[in-house]
Amino acid sequence: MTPRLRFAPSPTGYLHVGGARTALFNWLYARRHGGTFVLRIEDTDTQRSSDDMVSGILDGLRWLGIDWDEGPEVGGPHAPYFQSQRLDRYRAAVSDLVSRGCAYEDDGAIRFRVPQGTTTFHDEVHGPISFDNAHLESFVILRSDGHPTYHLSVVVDDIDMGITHVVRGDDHISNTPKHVLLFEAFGATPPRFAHVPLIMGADKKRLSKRHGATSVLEYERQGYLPDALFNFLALLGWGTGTDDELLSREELVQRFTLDGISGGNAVFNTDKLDWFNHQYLLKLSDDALVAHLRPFLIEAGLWRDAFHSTDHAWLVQVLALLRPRAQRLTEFATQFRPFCVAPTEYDTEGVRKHLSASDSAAHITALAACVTASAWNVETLERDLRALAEARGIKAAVLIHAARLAVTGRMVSPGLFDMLVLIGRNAVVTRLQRLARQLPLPVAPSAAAHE
RNA sequence: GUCCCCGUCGUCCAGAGGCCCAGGACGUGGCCCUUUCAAGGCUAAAACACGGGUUCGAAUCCCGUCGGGGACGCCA
Repeated sequence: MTPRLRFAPSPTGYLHVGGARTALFNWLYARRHGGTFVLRIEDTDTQRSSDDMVSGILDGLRWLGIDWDEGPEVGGPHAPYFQSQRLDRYRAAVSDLVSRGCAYEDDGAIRFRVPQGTTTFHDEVHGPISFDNAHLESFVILRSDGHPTYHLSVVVDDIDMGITHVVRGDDHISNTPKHVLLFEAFGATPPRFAHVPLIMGADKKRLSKRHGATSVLEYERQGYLPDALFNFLALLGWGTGTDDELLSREELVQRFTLDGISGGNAVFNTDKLDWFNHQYLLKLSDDALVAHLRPFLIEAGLWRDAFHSTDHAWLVQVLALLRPRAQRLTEFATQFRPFCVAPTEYDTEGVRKHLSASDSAAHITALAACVTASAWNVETLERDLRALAEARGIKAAVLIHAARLAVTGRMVSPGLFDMLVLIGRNAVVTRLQRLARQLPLPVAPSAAAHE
């Protein structure tokens, strides 16, 4: 029997990293064993569910590269995959239970009759877990408005859809005995359960809307690569048993096992996510990088269609300089700006440090003349600048720092000479001359630094 | 309060009785490189919650304590 797994989000909120990671584990297991991954929308709470949330969840999964074999938009043999469209099925199941005395009416709602005894199930990550049924109240399975509750609908659907493995959050452990009892009441064999630990915020508090439980699509906006987030999430609460960490989807699929899931909660560590992202950024092909970067450059007003044609080679060279110093795509856009446009303002700290000497203007003017005459390549530019510094009796660093400020307006950039070559002689000379004319620049009162 | 789960460096993951005076990664400190910031190289600090057992031997098994998390809805 090939395994069938499902991810069953409720569209009462967006897809955050916790849900995404649960979906990912289900997906990994299904792919590992040639099984089927089902997406089912649990929208029985009509008040709080919304279509926007549904499409947001689908978009989030697609962005992460988690595809589903059955579910919304793709259909499947057990359609519909929205619980709100399966109400008749639940009502029929409930009356079946009532007719057999397994459930009873209570003020218009239907409650399940919990038998005495102990309910035990084997959890793939925790081992055997048992509950005294005395702690399970006769829970409601059909509300007085005719809508099923979660407990009823999950079980009915998991039976109908032939789900063999239920991989879900730890917070469902205490619901599981209720579900096991329902499976038994319906004469069905319960699926295998695997409860995965929850993801916590940096403060070790459970992720909530107020606590970093942002939509995974927000990570896209913040400049993370889907493969990086995927890799990072896969290793949160699960380990391969080896020291390997940078693993492709294929490798992750190949190595995934339920018993590799750890039992304790895991803290979401943004620093490590950034590191993963950096690693994936470095591995990206030039074309893939450009494709990922495009929306960010458009947003920054720096995109040119020529990047696909005449300026492509130039773009690739610039990106090569930026890659090692960017963790996220958003930083690329920021660092990319000086390669396209002249600075409109100069870092005040930088001005104070590198442009406030009485002879700064003279140095810059001399430098402008120097680069105007220099051959336009990294080696010559550096040699000529150093020669100029020596002739003027100053350290090369003085000219280098001043030049960086003049050309980028900032104190931080890629190596000066590599950068100058790509920015181009005309733009460089223009920027140097313009700054020389503006010097001395007003320096903010140093009191500002003490605030 | 009751029930359930969990407890190895700050964080994530290794470790399933001797291979561990505990390994890798992120982060942090130092050094090197250096025109800035990164990247890179080298290096350092950093953990088996505590107390009892079991055993020749325990991070690994058992019990208790403490701590963390979760669930106790006509939410999912």
